[in-house]
Amino acid sequence: MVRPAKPKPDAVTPRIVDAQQPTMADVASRAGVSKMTVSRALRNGGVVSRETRDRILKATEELGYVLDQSAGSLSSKRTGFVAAIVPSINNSNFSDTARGITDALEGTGLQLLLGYTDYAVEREEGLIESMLRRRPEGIILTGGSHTARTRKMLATAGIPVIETWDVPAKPIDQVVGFSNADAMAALVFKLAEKGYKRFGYVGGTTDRDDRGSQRRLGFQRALGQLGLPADRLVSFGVPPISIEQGGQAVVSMLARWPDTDVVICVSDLSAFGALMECQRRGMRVPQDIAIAGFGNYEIGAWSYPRLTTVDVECYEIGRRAATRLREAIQGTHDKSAAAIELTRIRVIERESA
Amino acid sequence: MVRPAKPKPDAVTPRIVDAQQPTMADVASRAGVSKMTVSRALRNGGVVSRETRDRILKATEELGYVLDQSAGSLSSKRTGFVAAIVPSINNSNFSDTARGITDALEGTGLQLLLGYTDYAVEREEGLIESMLRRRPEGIILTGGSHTARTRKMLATAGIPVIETWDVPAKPIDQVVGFSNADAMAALVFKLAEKGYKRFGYVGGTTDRDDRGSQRRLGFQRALGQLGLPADRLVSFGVPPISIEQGGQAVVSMLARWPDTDVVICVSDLSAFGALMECQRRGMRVPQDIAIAGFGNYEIGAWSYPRLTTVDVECYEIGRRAATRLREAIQGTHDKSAAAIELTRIRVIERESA
DNA sequence: GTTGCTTATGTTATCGGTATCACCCCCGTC
DNA sequence: GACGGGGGTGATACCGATAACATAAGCAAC
Repeated sequence: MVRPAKPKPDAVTPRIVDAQQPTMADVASRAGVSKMTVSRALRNGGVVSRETRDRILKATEELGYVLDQSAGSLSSKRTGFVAAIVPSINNSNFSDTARGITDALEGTGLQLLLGYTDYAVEREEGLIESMLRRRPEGIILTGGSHTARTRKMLATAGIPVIETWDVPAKPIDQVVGFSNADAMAALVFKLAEKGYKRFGYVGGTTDRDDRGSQRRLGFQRALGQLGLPADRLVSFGVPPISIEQGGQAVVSMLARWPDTDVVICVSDLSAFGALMECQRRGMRVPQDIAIAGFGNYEIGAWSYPRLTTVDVECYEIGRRAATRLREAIQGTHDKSAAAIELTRIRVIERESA
Repeated sequence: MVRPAKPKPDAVTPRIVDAQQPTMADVASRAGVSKMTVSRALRNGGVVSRETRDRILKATEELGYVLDQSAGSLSSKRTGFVAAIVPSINNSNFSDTARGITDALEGTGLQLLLGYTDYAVEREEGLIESMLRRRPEGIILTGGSHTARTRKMLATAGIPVIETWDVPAKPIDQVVGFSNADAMAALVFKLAEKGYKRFGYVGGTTDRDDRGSQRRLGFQRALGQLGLPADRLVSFGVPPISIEQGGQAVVSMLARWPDTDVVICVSDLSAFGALMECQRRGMRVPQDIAIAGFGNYEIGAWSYPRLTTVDVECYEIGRRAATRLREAIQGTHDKSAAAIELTRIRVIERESA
């Protein structure tokens, strides 16, 4: 426990006797002004004379006073919080989005409350409720699947909502995302163009991860359009499907369908696992088997061989979502602008496929 | 902007006329009780009769009411916030720590305020100040370098502080960490044991990353003790030193000291970059050059060859730090326990070195 | 001098909960 | 029947800031 610089020297009982933290009133009396003047001096925009402000800042510094925003927001009805919920914080795609959000919020006085569901949709509702208790001024969600109660809570909260990383059929409010199915289909078309015929797909079980199942759908749809079979599907447990599962999956794939010529993975992480596992087994990529991923993770840009993938501008998604949210909160939001903003997807051809 | 289910139909002006969010008083009048009884019913531990509670919960549900914790914490003087600051959220070592913190906080009613400095020590002070405005009940920091003003603010706040990922010479309060120098030295000793003699080191410039410079120090110290030269040092810009820099660095290293037989990198990310770059250039690892990393990232456990590294239990650091913090906050903290908790470090030998 | 405006500051009420204490009722016990 | 105690509920006073309005001083214009 940290103590103030000068703890009571004669504390007899072992009980902790914390000195009270200074409040605005303490600063006010020390500077010889009223609380209100202190409040004005400590926020930018308040009119306070030069000398008074200096005196107040000096007192603030001496007391080590830090504004209490919980108290302030009660009265001003502005908490300065923005909530964001992502599936995972350990997945660099989503942490890039989180970084984009934070960066866009920088300097706006808005602070991020970040939560993650670990791909458990049922956790979203509880997470949102606990965040709404903090009265955020806006909220950014990943995906468009929400429980009825979640939708009701968000409606009651009356705050702007941005759904990201997807294009929900029934958006709550604004959207910044892309079609995972289309993005995956674009990858399939590109690979078909290069001559691949026997496509395999590696992903997680579909019920927990919307984006994953959309990608699988896009895979199947594209192959259907090309008149190619889309039955080589390997499912590997619940998300997150990471490096290790990718390795295991490609082994199953090749055991069952040895003549597969290209394996597409739900993300670069599993693609990387597949790539390394193939090398470990003495197979050459892409000569013996081609591999492609999704998401343009840093790992795939520097692996050997480098991974063919789809870039989905994770950072941009976060930055734009937060920018839109900020505009909606500040009321500078252009109402005529489309409520749905599509982000760019781009197939990146590299050596692995 | 989300609207309540039934917006005013006759809103003439285009101005947004948000219906007021329900408050506890609304719930109270709907349930025919006082605010106080609602407050008791909505928090666990309050004594309320079965029927009254049911009536209140029903009213809460119907109104879509969500407790306002900002208001509550003002009166109860417990915000339920815990702050944590890490260098980067995109580095899986630190996001593992963040996950450990969140997991340990789960079910305690404590909510995490997460911030990151991007390895800019000067950002820590500002970040801490903005977090202290939310009156967290405790705070977790990475490392032990803090400005004088930061130390003063923390002392004034009077909250428990846990420094992690390091063992500071002058701890503020409690510590959950390890010696980065010792951990790196252990790796060097292990590699020397295996017969390596000409060691190279790849890291970032030292002034922004305490842990990085400690590792370099440990590298130099260990080689000194072994009577081996420790002059093959390649610095590559400001942290974060990631995959790409690792590749560039190993090239510089080999250009300058072609007979280097093992390269140790400040983290597994740069080690991975080095590994892939070597392969790209047709060098075999570890036959032509051995490579080792630090941090036991997932990437190194599945690369081909797999990376020799040092495991530092990132998740555990977070979990234990948060557990200690919780105990200190709840007062169940065992005062006789050491204020410094060392976490385990473990050299993991794999194929790359 | 009076009016009117601007700048600087203070006063008061209030934000939405919770702490605290008071109160009532019902029951068992002596 | 008086008393004590516990369960259940309400009234009131805050918590620490800010909104909104009031006020005072200073100055320019007439």
